Amino acid sequence: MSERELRRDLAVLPMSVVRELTGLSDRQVRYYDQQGLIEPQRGAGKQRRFSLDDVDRLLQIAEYLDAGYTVAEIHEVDQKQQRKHTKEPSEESLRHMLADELLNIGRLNGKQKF
DNA sequence: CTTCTAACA
DNA sequence: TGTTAGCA
Repeated sequence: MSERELRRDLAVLPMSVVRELTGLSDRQVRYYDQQGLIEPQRGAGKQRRFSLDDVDRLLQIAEYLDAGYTVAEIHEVDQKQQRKHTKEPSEESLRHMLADELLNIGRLNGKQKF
């Protein structure tokens, strides 16, 4: 009885599932991939294989986008996060904490887009 | 039939 | 972004 943990990092989801899970069009998902916001795994025939983490990430991206952020700005907050994230193993809730934290960064950065 | 890339009425 | 064309 081992490994009953859900591997959120395993990329096994096809575009069709991600499309329904995120509500995004495959066009958008591919575009975000092209912009380097996500790095899905590739399967036979170059077909993208997403993990649950990728889905979370996509939801995250969509949230920032309709909050008014540009792709470039999302990349910026990613970098600012990397530096704080360099240590400390991440927990489950850490992911959600990051969301609020990043939103605050944008607010303190003079972006009253909310 | 599903996904992929590239291109544009 | 949608959508369509032409391949895997």
